[in-house]
Amino acid sequence: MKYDFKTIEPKWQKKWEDAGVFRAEDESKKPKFYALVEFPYPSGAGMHVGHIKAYSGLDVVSHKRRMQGYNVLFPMGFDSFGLPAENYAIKTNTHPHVITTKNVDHFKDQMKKIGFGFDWSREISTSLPDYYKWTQWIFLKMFEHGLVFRAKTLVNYCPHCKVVLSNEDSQGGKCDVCHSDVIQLPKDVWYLKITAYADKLLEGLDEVDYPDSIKQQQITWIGRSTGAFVDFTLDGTDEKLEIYTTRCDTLYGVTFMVMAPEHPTLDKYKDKIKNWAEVEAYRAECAKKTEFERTQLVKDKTGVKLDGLCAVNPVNGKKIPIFIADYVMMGYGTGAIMAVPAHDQRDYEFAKKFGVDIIQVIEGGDIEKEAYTGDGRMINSDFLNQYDNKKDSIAAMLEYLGEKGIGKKGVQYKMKDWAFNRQRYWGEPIPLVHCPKCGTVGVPYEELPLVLPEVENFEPGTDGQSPLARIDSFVNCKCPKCGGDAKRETDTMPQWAGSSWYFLRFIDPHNDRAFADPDKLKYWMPVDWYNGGMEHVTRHLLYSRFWHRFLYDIGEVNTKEPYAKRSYQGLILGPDGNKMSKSAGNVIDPLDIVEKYGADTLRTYVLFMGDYTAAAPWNDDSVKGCRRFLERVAGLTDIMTAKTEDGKIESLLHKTIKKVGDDIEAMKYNTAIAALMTLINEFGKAGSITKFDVETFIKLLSPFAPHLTEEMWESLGNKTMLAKTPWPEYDEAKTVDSTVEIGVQFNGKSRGTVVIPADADKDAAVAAVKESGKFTAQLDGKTIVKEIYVPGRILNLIVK
RNA sequence: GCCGGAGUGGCGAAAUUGGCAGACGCCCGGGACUUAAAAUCCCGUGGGACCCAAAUCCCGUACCGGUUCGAGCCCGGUUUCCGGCACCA
Repeated sequence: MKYDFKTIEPKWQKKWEDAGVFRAEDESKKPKFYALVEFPYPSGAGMHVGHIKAYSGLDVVSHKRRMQGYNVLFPMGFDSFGLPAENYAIKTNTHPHVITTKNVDHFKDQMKKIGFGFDWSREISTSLPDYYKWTQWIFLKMFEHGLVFRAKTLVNYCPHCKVVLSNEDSQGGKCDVCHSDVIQLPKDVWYLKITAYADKLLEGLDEVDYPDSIKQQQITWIGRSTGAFVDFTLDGTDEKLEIYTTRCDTLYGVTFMVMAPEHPTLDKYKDKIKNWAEVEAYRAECAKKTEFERTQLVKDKTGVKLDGLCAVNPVNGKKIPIFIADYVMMGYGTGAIMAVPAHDQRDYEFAKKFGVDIIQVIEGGDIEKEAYTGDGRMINSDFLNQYDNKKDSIAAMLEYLGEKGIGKKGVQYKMKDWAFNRQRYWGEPIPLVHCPKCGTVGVPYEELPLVLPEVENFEPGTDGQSPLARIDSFVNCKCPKCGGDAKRETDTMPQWAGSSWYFLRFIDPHNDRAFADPDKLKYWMPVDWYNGGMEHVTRHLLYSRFWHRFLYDIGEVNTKEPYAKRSYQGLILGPDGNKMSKSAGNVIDPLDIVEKYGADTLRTYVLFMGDYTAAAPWNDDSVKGCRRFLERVAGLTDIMTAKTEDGKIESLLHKTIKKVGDDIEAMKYNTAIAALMTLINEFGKAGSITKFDVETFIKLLSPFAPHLTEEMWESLGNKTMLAKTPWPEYDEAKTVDSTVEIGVQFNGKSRGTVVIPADADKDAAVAAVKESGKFTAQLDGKTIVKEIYVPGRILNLIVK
């Protein structure tokens, strides 16, 4: 058969669509399989080869499962709200909706040309009102359940994008969108209380099948620690200064306290603090520092000792000095610490610099050189005389603190609440109303969706206001509660909102009475397999697990966790081995490859490149190699005969069925394709092969190269589409050879091979080696003192 | 610094988890076909020792050491690279 991919590919894409082969059935007796890939943000640049790799992986699994009789849901949609479209809109003065629609069409066209088996009848787009109606609905439910709150706090603010960013969006002190330095600004912010779900998000990890690296990243990000809150007193006042510590067993070693420069309690006692001017100067200095300076240049500790104010250690009544220093953060714990220089390296460095006492209270290490942060017996206090020596000292101290009423057990998380508003246009309007009488009131559910109004100017206001604030008809409204004059919230939701629940909407995308029908949810959830990029593992994965768990808690969904299994794909690097980027000029356009070699080649190549989870550079020559492979496949029909072959091909065929099936499930696509290449090489050597051989081969290859294989399948006279044909089964007995070639070793060194019956015992194997005549050099004049035989693998003879 | 992962030919990589290291593909070399080139097909291809070949032997999975009949895989140490977190009390 001639391999004319330019005709074949569009032909089958149309046939699949017309026949609805990839459409999932809602009412089905078949076992379900919900495969999910991260829906893209429809950027103007179109699809990236990275998308192709991410989608091809589960497309292959979906094809196979479909052939195995599963009812497969493999949907696709678009995460279409977001900054790039808005920035482009500002530049070109085009409505983001227009741009987005254009980009979505472009993406869809590209995806169809690659032949992905998506169920397009379920397409969604997060920026359409019938979708974001439900994003707003879920938000209102959270508001109702007290998970939405407003607070004036120091926030991460990007001066370039003019928006407040969540912690997750400003990792490393850089804006996730434009990479400029993020600054800290006091602002009114809407928060989603994700911290209330910290423990549930941690526990949920136990019941899902995620790679350890992903679980570990989530655990690190949540950053749970257990410790104690302890009250210190400000000397000469009734003021309790609460601190958080994970090492309350070191309380006797406290020689000073440190407060974050922004700590509000300071202002209460500015009359007592004689060097207040110095404090204010230090505060100003810290506020100027960028995140980078505060976290990266950590070698040198700075701080100011408060003059006129000191604290009292509650366990021994000692008076200790108080410092303010920026190594203590306002955003973690209580913003104040007890400093134990003998047992904390940061406190140690600070104490050395400022000449504070260092008192060792835990045995171990050498505190002349550095802090000892390990565990150990308590020393230099009579604490343990009062308490059971056998008891863990932290537990003993906690008990003591409780009895005295000066402290209690506590838990802290590094994860912060989710800053949920953006002063931007192209996002879901936050459905809240500010009423002077009733306070903040939710928009009534029946008024959803709260539609994003048309504006003429998308530029954010210079005062940090959303463009929506300039539209009086939107802003001015009646309070849903009292009917009086009120004003709408004008901020919009962040990029991550729409993607936090999209997998639920795919289940029932056109429902206008609920985000999805409960029975359908019950049938399809959870997502059986979710694949995506490693870059979404802390943000999107955590956010969507949080939303889903909330919906579970209020009885809207039936599973605690949204994704039963998560996997990830490795990056495709440019041909030069660097990350692909426009500026480096090493970007590969997938559609160029489709044009030149065909979609089947592209799909096969991205999966054959190497380990699916590892980063690998693009190589044009290797693409040609995959193309050559498919050419040879197309030629298979020419060497086909009616004759039945000897057992050799049959055995290899069954082994290959097993291997390809197993490898696809393990995402070892590269070795699955390699096995098919080996098989076709053997076909070539055999000279003649049967129709059955070819048909089996075609079925195995079809998930990777669906167009070519459908065409061949049809040309072989089959009336049913290949995509609807059962996946081949293998006969275990036929995967086992009657004879095997085993390695022969002498004293552990390989010296050759010998062919023996597969069921040969040790004596038979040794006899075969002796009789082969190949090992006389090793055997003559020697005695065998030991024989190690691993059937089917190796015979190791120890000779003297 | 802490957590996770990796280091195998000229290149991308395999190795059924302790059993013949380098499957499969690329590159490269040789040959066939062709007026020629491209395409295609066949053969070879980790390094080294002997003039060629066969045969044989030696070396070889980042480095040093260990366990074992046997180590790419297990253990101890070193080192480099990638990803994540990072003054988190």
